[in-house]
Amino acid sequence: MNEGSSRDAPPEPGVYARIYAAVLEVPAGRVTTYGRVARLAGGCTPLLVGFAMAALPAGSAVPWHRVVNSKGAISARREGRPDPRQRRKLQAEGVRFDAGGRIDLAVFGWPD
DNA sequence: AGATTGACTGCAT
DNA sequence: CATGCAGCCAATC
Repeated sequence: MNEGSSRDAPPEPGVYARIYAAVLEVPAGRVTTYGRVARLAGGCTPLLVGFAMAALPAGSAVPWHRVVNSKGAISARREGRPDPRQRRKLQAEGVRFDAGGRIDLAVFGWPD
């Protein structure tokens, strides 16, 4: 179970762990923004939050789908196209989208 | 070690 | 309200 000969990951909670912890604090049926997570994580930028989400492995316990941009919309991935699974999971949790595909942060935004 | 990119944000135009 | 630019931290080349 060695991680490999490469540099092992930090044994103690780092920026990534804080970001994941902040996202885990988001209750179902609510959404938060990258900037908010970055602020809760402390000392990191929204861009880094997105970077951390991209590094999430499949099956992770982190509700990455509850993280949207400040516009309340789902951000596009490297592919240049948002992941349809994200919107699908949010709708399954009761989050509603408007005609523009945006979420009302005043209602579903967290913290309230 | 420097340059570039990235699931972003806020302000100015 | 749409577009452009700069700031930001970390990872990758």
